[in-house]
Amino acid sequence: MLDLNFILKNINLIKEKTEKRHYSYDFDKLLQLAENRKNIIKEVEELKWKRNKGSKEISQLIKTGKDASFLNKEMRELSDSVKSLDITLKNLNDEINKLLLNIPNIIDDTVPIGVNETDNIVVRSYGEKPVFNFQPKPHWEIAENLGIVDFNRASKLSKSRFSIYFGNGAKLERALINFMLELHTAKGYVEIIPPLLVNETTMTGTGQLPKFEEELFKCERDNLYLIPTAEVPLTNIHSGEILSIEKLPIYYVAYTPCFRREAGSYGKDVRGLIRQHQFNKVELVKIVSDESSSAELEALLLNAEEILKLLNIHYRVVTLCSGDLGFSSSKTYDIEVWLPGLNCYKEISSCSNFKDFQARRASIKYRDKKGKIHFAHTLNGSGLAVGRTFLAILENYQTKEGYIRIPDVLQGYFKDLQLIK
RNA sequence: GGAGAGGUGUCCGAGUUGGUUGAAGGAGCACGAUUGGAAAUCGUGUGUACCCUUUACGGGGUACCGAGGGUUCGAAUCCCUCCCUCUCCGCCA
Repeated sequence: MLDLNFILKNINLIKEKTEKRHYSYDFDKLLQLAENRKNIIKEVEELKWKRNKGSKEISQLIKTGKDASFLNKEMRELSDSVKSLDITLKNLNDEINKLLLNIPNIIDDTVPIGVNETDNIVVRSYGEKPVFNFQPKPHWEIAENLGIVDFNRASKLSKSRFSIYFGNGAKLERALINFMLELHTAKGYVEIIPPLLVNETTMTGTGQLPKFEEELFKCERDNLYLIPTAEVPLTNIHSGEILSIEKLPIYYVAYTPCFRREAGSYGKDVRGLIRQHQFNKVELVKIVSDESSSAELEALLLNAEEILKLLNIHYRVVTLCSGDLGFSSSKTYDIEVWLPGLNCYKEISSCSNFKDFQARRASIKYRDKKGKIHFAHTLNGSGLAVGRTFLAILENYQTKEGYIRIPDVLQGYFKDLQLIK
């Protein structure tokens, strides 16, 4: 959410930045409502001032034993108009708030301008595409042949886009989770196990609601939502708080399952593990001071990249262009991993700087050394999507025989096993 | 799920027969005095959001005592709903 007064003062900047996202928005309506709001506030506050003054008068009269009933009629009328204006104001505020919640974040000046993902810019890459002396298979073939992932039985238990991991498949997934958590906690991230079900306020704080309700699994009966990413609970840990500057920067890491309805993506990535309703992810979240977030984003990105470097898998980093940027983000880098079986790059991590956009929604503030209060800046990134890392290993570490070599850095989790057969 | 107690400022803690209470008192913190320095002591200050006003410093106003409604000229104080915490019971991993 952007600040209303900031929007009013910088309306041209906001319009320009929003257009660059190719996001259409009716700012005139907002401006009109904001104007009404100010007028009504002025009016109602003046009436309240009169009412308060009158009440004190009555109080004084009663205390000195005098009759105050001659004021009753006037005061009642005053009070009635305050009440009706208060209702008008509340409705107006609600309406403005709804509009504000649907304005996307301001894109960072360093974000390339473009229309869609084809305009994203590759900033760097690591390693090279591996060369195979056979035709590499897609991960689902390898996995099903080895019996380490079962899609059909999973859809029997739930529905399509779910999976069951078996034996060394389950073990590989767990090894990856541990490997990632150990690396990040060693870098100073505090490990968190958050709730997986959260309420509407929490979902609104990070921007999943109200715009993306369709994407969420909801427990109607209890009015709770399954988290689509650990970003939601982690970022909201300090919602409604004013942190002291000494507490910053805050670094959190959490492994959680993530749940997404994937509405509107029918027919996309239907096979295999790429797009599931439930998947595992290790998520990094930072809460930092407002002048440090740009540098923190670069550091966060490197932390995520390191996992793939250690696994020795080829990837590239792209900067999302203005048209491809997420609603809440000011700047985003995607890490795209190379998948030889599918012969393409696939997003495996998304690292974003939200600046004060989420902090304003969730009211996460900090007090600087002079005692002045600022909104914090929040960032997050996958470190990494575990399911996609799993399938990247399958495709990059497959052998001619259809086996999977276990990466060196994961060897410790498998004792003497070098190959999953 | 049943019975009871409670939710007040950075913290502790008054205030529930409604009336200058943004809110006593204490602690903490900041600044100043005292000191060679420190402790102790004394003095002053110490919330947030929004509106109006001012070039600025500042000044004025409104709201906020878990959240949302209601009663009233007026509510931290009375009534209703919800949320949360604690104790006991039941159930259960």
